[in-house]
Amino acid sequence: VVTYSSLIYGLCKIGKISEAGDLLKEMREIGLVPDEVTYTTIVDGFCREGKAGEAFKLVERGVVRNASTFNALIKGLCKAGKFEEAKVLLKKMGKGGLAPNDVTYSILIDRFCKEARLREAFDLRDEMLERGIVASVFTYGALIHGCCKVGQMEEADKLLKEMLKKGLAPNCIIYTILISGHCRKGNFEEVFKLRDEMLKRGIAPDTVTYTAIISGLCQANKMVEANTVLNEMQERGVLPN
RNA sequence: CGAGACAAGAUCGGU
Repeated sequence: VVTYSSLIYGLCKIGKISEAGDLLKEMREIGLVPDEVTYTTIVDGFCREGKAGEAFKLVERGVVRNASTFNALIKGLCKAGKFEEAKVLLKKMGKGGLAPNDVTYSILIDRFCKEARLREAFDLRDEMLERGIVASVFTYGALIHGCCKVGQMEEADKLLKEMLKKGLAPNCIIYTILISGHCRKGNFEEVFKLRDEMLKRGIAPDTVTYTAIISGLCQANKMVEANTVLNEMQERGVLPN
């Protein structure tokens, strides 16, 4: 089952869903029983192609499922712009014995943030906490990114402090989001402060982080500084692209 | 007991 699921995953990733479906048939024919992971892979494959309807059909056929299956569906609905339906599905999950988890909320929060519906995103965050679901690095990443996108850097910085206070370790991605946000505001003092802070915590900036800094400096006509950062990046063995 | 699925970042390009 793991072998076939892996193959199905590979096909879905390159958009060959119908061939993935053939493999699903084939595995059944040789007596293998597809499990939750197998079906979630296909559900997500449909959703990636914008075929949330097909994904729903599969799930409604009563195949085995778990929270991840619904998470993939919720993501598919959001991608199709069906945010209200996604919220309805979230409510159904709660009742159907399959509890939403941190991934469920992280997906929704991320999609609402990307729609600039921050209010609803934060409401979802409150809701998840009320239900005793712990916000993960992904949840914070989505929220911080949302704040940065609308230029609310104070709120974004507050979220970083909040995660530190909770003992949740920020990673390279969290810092990159914040750095990119401050770059867009031209606040390079804060940008370098964050870079120092991440180094102090033993988090290595990667190509994406450095590209954010260099791109920001270039847009602000700070070419000398940009060059310095390029050198720093190369000295640290991070490859430019 | 482990192996396969769903969630967050820069730039550029396509529509």
